[in-house]
Amino acid sequence: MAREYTLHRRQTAPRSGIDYAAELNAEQHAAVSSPPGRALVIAGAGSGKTRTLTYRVAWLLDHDVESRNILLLTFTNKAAREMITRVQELVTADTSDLWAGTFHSIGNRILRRHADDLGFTRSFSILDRDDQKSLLSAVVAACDIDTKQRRFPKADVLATIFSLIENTGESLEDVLATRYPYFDDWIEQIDQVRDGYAKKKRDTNSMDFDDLLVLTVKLFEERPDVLDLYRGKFRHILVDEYQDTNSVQSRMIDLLAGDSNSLMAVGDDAQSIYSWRGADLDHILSFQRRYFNSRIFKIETNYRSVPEILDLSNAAIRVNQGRIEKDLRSSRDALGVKPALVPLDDPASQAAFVAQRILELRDEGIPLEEMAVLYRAHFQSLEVQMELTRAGIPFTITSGLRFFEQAHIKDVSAFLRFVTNRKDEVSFKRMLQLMPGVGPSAAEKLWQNWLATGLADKDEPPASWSEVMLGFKPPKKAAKDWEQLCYTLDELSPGGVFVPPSNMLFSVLEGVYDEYLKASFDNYENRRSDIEQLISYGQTFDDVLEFLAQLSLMGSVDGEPSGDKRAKDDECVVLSSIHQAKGLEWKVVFLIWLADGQFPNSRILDAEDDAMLEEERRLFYVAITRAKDELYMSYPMINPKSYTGDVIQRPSRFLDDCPADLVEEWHVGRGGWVDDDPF
DNA sequence: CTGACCCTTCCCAAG
DNA sequence: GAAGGGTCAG
Repeated sequence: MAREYTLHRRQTAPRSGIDYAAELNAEQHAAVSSPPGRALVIAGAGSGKTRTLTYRVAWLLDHDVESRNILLLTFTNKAAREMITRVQELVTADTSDLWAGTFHSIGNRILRRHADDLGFTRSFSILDRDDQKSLLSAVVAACDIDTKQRRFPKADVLATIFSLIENTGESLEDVLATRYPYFDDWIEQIDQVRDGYAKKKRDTNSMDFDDLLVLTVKLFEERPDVLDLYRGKFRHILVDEYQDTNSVQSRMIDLLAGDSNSLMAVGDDAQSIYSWRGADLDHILSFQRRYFNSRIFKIETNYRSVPEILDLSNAAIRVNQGRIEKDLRSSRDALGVKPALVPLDDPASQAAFVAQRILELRDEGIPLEEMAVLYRAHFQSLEVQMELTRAGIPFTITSGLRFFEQAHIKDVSAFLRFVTNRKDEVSFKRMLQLMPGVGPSAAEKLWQNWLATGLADKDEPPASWSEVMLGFKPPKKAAKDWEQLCYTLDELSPGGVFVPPSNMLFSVLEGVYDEYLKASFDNYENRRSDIEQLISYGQTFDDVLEFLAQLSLMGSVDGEPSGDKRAKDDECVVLSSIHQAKGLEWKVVFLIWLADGQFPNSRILDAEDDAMLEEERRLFYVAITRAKDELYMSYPMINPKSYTGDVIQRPSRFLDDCPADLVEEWHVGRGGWVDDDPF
């Protein structure tokens, strides 16, 4: 049962000086100034969701709440940073004790302090997809399963299956039955691999991304004293993008909120786009049922888009069944330009159109960074990338591969991970296999040598690595490199004490890795400068564990962490997947590949699953609502494929839902384009 | 046992 | 069209 309590403003306290009623609209103000308790804020696209949340934090601080009692959960690290910055700009109070971050990073922060209660140490490694795959392959190999006779799921698929189980709370049976019926026969073996994988993670003192959530919940459930500690701490919990929480995240919030903490969940059901990783729209739809005495606030004034774009988005989303009724009103005046629908011959002409239009818009005075090209899947950006490069238009791209997942970054990090977590088998082997003549089997032998020393279980690294490891017998070919590697390890933790992360990276680069880089990659310079960038980023950290965790948890290369480097010279068009564009906005948005089979994706069309199609439509909605002034929706009519031959594409069915008078169709000829119909 | 080479397979979204 | 897996020579 929810219990409400009252906060009293301390009259003499220094106030932020914010005039809440004046700086917010009535809808926002109602939510921001609502008394602590349970509240759901349904904030439509562009309605000032971030503003509402940051003002809410300021309001709490103005009402005697201490920053250490506030927890702010966001969906991305970027959003967390942005909120913190904006709160700091708003208030004078010290906000350094405020916890803000993604569920994963908050989980990481909590688990570092209590890892030993769960059979880990605080220096546990975080496994990314690649690490998971190598662990899983090893487990499958050890399980003696006859993978030849019948197709057994690959490591990648296994990782997806296991992740779904953790994120949805469904059983292996359910996941296999609903998503992988063709692997039903293997259920026993898959279960065996799952156990083996869990054991392997404990043995190597490693957690995957899901563990950061699952184990946090487990900790809370098994240790009431720890839960009480955090419940007592986080008296005020704010959750951003609530529509995308999955069952573990929802459980984490429920546990922390307990009976009496104040909880404000902010979200927009129309922008729920992560069901494939376990997000359940039901969490937001059933909020009021699950939290007694909760209030609901709706914020429906849109400050972002012109009416022409907003009308289109309203029409597009109206078709969905599972939604909370709302009607966004634009606060802006009409520009008199309708969103453009642009059919093009093929992907190359689509790219040419985008590039040419970008140049024209720039000439009209719109800066490049106010323009974005959005797409359903990363590979769809290929032609545009080539065309922009050819046209000399600078762009940044949120690539599929995250910074930390690039081979050379993982290589150098492996050294840091191993010296800090001596049970980290994956990193040890990765490090060793950089040497000539060392493959999986030599690495395994040396790993056994290492385990035999018993030093892996010690809390501290050995005072001298070389003293211990020079006694091992690597293959002859690697003898020289082995020596060098041992001495490099010594530089990372001389006398058993870690040097700062940047110094570690520098030692690795100069000691062993530079030579390997030159020999192994044709783009040596690029990779080396990536590592140098990593070193400079590392200088903001004293604690190597914190640095490593941050690396695993942070986003892409072009993410802002170092910031300084791209501060000035970044007049760049943004290329991004729609998922990664969530929460962002641009004056001009190009939405490409808007053809049936591309967007919505053909798998979803084949599945004939209404729920999946509705999510795809919400994704379409998210894409449209990123645009402030101008929106260009294009698709190639012909998609040339190398082996199946050309495919003729029809416009996306989502466009069928949009009344024809809301869009303006453009006809583009080969030599350029004209506004009127050439036929 | 490693590393080069060829063949098959898979192509949606992220922390 | 790339990347991972299998095969085979050194």
